[in-house]
Amino acid sequence: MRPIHHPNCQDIALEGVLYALGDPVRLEIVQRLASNDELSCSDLDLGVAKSTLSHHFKILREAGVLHCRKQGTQHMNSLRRDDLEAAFPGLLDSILKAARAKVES
Amino acid sequence: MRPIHHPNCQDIALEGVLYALGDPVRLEIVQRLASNDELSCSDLDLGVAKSTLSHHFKILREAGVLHCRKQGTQHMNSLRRDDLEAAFPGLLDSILKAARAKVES
DNA sequence: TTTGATTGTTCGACTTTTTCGAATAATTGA
DNA sequence: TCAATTATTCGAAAAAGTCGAACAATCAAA
Repeated sequence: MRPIHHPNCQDIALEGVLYALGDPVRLEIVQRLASNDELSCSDLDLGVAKSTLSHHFKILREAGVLHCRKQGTQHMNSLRRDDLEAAFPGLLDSILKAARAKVES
Repeated sequence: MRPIHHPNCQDIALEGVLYALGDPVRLEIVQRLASNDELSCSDLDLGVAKSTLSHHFKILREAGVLHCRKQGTQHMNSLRRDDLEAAFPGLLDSILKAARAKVES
């Protein structure tokens, strides 16, 4: 079992974050995490294979968007709100706000 | 010669915008347009083939990020600041701010 | 402790997207 | 009309994404 890699705060790259969020499945994951402190892969049914979902979580994790913590057989994921806010003030909020606005319209 | 397609304001999708900006070449284009009212493809030397650059401009255009206007043999591109602001208030600013912050660090 | 159930990751094949150089098209000026 | 400039389109090669099957890790019950 290898340790899960997370980039340091100062290694979070804007391009990586935007790339990670520029996918409908990953954007949906982030939106759900915005209103749920922690979620495991199995909490989500987004219409993709579980291997694909695993891949999406990896992209988000390596971009620095979310943190993953093992708990038993589950992997609990949470948004790295504070780290993202420190790296790019206001960015996550404006994206989440935009995502919410889109749903309401 | 076919007309250049631009999405309407209300058809600008968040996913499309984030996808468009989640590429280093395209993010660089947007950053340069942020400080130059108009740029043609030939104004940029980003280390990619011109056919690739053309492709990147198409992605940005179809996402609603920029507007393209033909002037002679040139295609003048500009940021759709107002339309983006109307669709997703604060989003572009926070991204441009984040991009600037990254350069300064 | 062994077995089975649960949760995710890894692997290999297939599909889609991206990139490039060459060819083509559109426009201007000589 | 011809040549120069600018950008798009096309076809092939490379890269990335997706899927199902196999594998690994953990826990709980027998």
